[in-house]
Amino acid sequence: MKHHATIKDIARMAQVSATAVSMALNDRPGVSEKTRQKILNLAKKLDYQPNYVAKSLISKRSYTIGLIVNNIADPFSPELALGIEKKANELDYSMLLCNTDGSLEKEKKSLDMLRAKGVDGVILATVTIDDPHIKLLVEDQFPFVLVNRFSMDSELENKMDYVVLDNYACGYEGVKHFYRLGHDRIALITGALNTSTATVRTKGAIQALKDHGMDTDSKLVVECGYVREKAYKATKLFLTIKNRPSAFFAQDDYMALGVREAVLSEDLKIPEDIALMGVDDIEMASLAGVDLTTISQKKYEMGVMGVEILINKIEKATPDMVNKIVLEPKLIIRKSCGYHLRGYVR
Amino acid sequence: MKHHATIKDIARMAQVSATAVSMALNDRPGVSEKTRQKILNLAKKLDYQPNYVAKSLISKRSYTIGLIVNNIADPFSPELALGIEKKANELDYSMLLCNTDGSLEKEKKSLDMLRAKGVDGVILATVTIDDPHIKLLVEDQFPFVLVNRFSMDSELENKMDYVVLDNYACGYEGVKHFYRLGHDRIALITGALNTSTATVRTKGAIQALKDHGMDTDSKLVVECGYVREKAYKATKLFLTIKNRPSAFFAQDDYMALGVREAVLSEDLKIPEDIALMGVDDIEMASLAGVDLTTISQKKYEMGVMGVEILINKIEKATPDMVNKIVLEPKLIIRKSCGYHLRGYVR
DNA sequence: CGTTTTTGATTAATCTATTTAATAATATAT
DNA sequence: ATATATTATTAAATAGATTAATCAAAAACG
Repeated sequence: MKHHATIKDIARMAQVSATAVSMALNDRPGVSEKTRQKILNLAKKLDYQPNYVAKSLISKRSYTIGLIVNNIADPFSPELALGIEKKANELDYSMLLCNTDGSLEKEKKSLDMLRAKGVDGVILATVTIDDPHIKLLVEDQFPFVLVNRFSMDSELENKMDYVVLDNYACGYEGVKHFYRLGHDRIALITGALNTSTATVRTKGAIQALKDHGMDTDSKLVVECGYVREKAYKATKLFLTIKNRPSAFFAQDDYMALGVREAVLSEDLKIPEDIALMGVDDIEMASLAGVDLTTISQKKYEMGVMGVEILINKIEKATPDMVNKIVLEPKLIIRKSCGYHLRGYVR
Repeated sequence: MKHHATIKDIARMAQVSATAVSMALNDRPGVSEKTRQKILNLAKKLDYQPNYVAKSLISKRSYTIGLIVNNIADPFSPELALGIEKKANELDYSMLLCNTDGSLEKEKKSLDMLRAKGVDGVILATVTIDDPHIKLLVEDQFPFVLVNRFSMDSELENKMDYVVLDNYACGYEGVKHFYRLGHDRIALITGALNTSTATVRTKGAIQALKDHGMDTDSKLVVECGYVREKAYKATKLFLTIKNRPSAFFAQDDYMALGVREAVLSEDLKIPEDIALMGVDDIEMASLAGVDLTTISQKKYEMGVMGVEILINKIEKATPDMVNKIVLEPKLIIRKSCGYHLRGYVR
């Protein structure tokens, strides 16, 4: 492989020292205009590209951040990653991507690798409520930002930065929508309860059930771990019980699609027979024929904000300041809950 | 930020030279068992992590590759990126991700940045038929692999490695499927004709039209640049002409969804009134109610193979050998072409 | 026992770029 | 003209690791 010219090459050709070249290229004083021009011209002619590796070694800055997601091919991560990469790029950073498959061990390996490779900070979209790795990052004062999920370790409460959806409101408003449409028995298809998203959404949903005097039968709550197939199976079961729920509130659209599939497979109609709501507003939700009512998350913006906070932490080095951004959920009413048929009845 | 222990820290504590530490940690001869153990224990105690930046500087290897895609949030890239990241990770590499938004300028900037940051090679999923940057990579003998698309610059014919779908067969077989279902007028909704995928798919499709004595009216071919909205508009237009096509062959599923939307908006039924086929087999295609017949691409595998070729090039350093992998397309018959209604009629 | 070989460990050089301190060369002031 | 200040330039140290060259001590050999 052909290598690019180094500072030494230029120095030799310009008959000056490497120091002079470095100073000229970095627009610093201490070089005469004449030699500066000579150096700049040579640099251009040789298409000189500074070696970031060497730069990083000295400055301890790589202008690279890490992003850790469960799976870049899930319906949530791509948009998040896009927001992150674009904003990072705008701020002259690049992004290393790691998939963990939800494995804590891989999360650790990714973190170690990213730090060994000298990233300036990481964005984590994978943390569980009792994630043991956050503490290590805090202890080392390594810059990080959590997105989508946060740690529920109370010890870390004021030591982590994050950007998340207002999941409590999300759960609450979802149930309320069903309530106003006249439903009383709502099945809650929850995500993995070791995540803050599912935990908080469930809390909000149950509070809404209570506040509106609805059925809080714990048999109506099933953890499906954000797995579509589990939601499918759980729904199949639900549909066989005698006093079956009339509405399903899935904590992500993916599980909602599993519910949908199960409902359709029983020759039931959405929303006529079963009302269905998801969370996320993934692209499939808006597809004609699916028309899933859902609670939208600004995934792209979440990424953008995460990067802004992270890079601010890196560059301003204010480890004391903690940023917590909670984004408002937005109910996207389509057809799967039947609002277009009867409107609100109470 | 707290910094990790360096080789020097260990050397000082173990009262040996840095060289001894380096050799012990790298399992190389020249250190007595006693000192080796002393060093290894200290390394473990201090949670020593080798500094990859320093390693890269000397070895000129970063164990990092770059992936350049148009948009990580499009329906194609996530699975590709997943395959790449996972395989790379398995081979102890990590992946820097860049989005170009289809801009040639951003492609150049990404390439420059990646090389300045010392990646060992790049995978490009963005090249156009006359992409000017491939030539530069070839000249510099910088390791790269193209996936999905290749350059059609004949000068580079035998100088680039790639993994692509057999797009000719894809176009050909798609048309043939329509033919056997009895269609004679097929609208071709093509992707961006500055890409090899669209160019070759169109060639294959037109050849199939000729071979089966079907209508090759050039008015039936519309470039929609892989843009859903364009496919929507083109379809709207098609549906107004007197002798309208009975089948639409969109060169990706995304455009097929645009076609679908347009067809449904005219109160026409798929497949009863209009037959529809896409390419890619994205997740939405399999959704109940969509049931899009499509030609599948193994996106994940494409990524895996791309990485294998790339890393082989990097590590074996055989710039003379060129790998070209052409994957077989696979027709996924669902309901949107009506096969389930009448089967093949010829 | 003296010489050669092997082993274990160290010093020095290297990778590329930056930074500090030292030196050389001017220019200005007295 | 001498002293001082200013500017230009470079040598050396540094970042964290690897590799080559070197050296001393121990082991092996005739």
